[in-house]
Amino acid sequence: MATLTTVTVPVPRSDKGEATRAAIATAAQALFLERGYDKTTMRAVAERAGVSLGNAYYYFGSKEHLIQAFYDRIQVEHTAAAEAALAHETTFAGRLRGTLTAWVDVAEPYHHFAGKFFKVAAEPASPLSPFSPESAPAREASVALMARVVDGADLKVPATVRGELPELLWLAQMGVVLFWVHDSSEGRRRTRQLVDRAVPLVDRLVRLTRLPGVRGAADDIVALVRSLRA
Amino acid sequence: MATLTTVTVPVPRSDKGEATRAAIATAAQALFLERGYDKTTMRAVAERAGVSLGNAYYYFGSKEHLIQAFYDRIQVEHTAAAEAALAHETTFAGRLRGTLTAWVDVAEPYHHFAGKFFKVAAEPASPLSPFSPESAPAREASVALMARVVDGADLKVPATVRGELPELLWLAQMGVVLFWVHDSSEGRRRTRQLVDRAVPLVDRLVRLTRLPGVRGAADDIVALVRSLRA
DNA sequence: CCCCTCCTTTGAACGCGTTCAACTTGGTGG
DNA sequence: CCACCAAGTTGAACGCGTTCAAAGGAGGGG
Repeated sequence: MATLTTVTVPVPRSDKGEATRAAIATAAQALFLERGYDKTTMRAVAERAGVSLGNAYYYFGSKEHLIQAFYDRIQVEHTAAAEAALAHETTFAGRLRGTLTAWVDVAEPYHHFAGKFFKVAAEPASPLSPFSPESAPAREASVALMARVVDGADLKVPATVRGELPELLWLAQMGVVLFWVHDSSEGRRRTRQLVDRAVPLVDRLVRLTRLPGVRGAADDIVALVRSLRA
Repeated sequence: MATLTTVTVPVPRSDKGEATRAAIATAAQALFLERGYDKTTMRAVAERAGVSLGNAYYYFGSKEHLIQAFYDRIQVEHTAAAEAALAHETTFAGRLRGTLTAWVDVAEPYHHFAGKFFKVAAEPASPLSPFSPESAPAREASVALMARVVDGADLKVPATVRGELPELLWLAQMGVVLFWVHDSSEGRRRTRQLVDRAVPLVDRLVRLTRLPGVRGAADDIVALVRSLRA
């Protein structure tokens, strides 16, 4: 259940195992896309992968574990798509907007079962929680991407703020994801609108931190975030 | 599944039905508290309530629906507990802190299965989502509570900001809940710390909106929030 | 060539959420 | 008093996630 012990990772120990594992993951992703999460049964996944039901469980501890692959996949695709935007954007707002929009683009094919995604990810004990140790690699990659957004930009802000900015922007991105999950407009029109409208605002807020009166508050926010990370 | 049609509400149509429904809800809450959500079976709930399995489903569309009762319960208890704090707090910070701390107090007994709560609530299609129409009453009650926090306080801010403040504070409370769900410290020490540290900050930020340079940004935030509500 | 060990694979079996067709009950109009 | 109808109630049956004891291989010592 919700034990705190390290999860037994059913990682393959040989080439043969690796192939089987990959076959199962591939079958799962295909079926999830075709029918959605609920209508995809473990039996169907096993059958398409050409293995027995029990064997699927040898490699993936649960049906939910099959979702992790999407996580990683989106993360990788997002980084690639964002790079394209970052290559020709020099302003902070432009870079942030490009990066967030890239995410919306990349994630679109998965939106129809993103709710299930999210549901699973929301459970604190789940390895799929964005805050979990298991998600650390993907999370750090996302934070690193936000660091690139900041680094290549024309941004003049206090060092304290700048240091925490990537992580704060990642949090903002989680907010966008939250909105996106609930967004049923075609092509995620409303999420794109949110990004378009929120980015200039974030840009403005970040720059405001140079104001004497605001800077103190900003430093407090940074201190608070730091204290929470522990 | 995720239809957009109105959910058939299995509300009791007679006194007899009402009693049965209440018995089931009571049994479920007791069992959830005793054993947690996962280990409580629908069969056990039905048995304790003295009804058949199928009958439980006549009143509650799914096991998850049994959770809604907790939602309402916490909301009611929270309002009562917050009133106590609001009765003798006159500053905005004091009132906000008292209200948020009251929530942490009230919710504590349910923390050990709050993850399941949250998991269910996170799914957009779920009636338990805090953004769903079904949750509107509880949500509105919470926003109203925040309105009371603001109204009784010594707060001088632009009218635009003040108008949206209750809803924004409710959102902030959702943030606290998110943190709380992930908080495994004893007595939710860390969540309390978060409240204690974040409240003065919020207080300060809200008051900053009177600064000429900040006010414009604040108005934009308000406009953004308004545009998203649609 | 055999046996031992460890990884891998199997499918039957289990538990639980959920559905449903049939049955009971209680009240109402004739 | 009866027939009728809707509300309420029942438990068997179904589907699916998950578990597990047992069986297959594959390599390596003896």
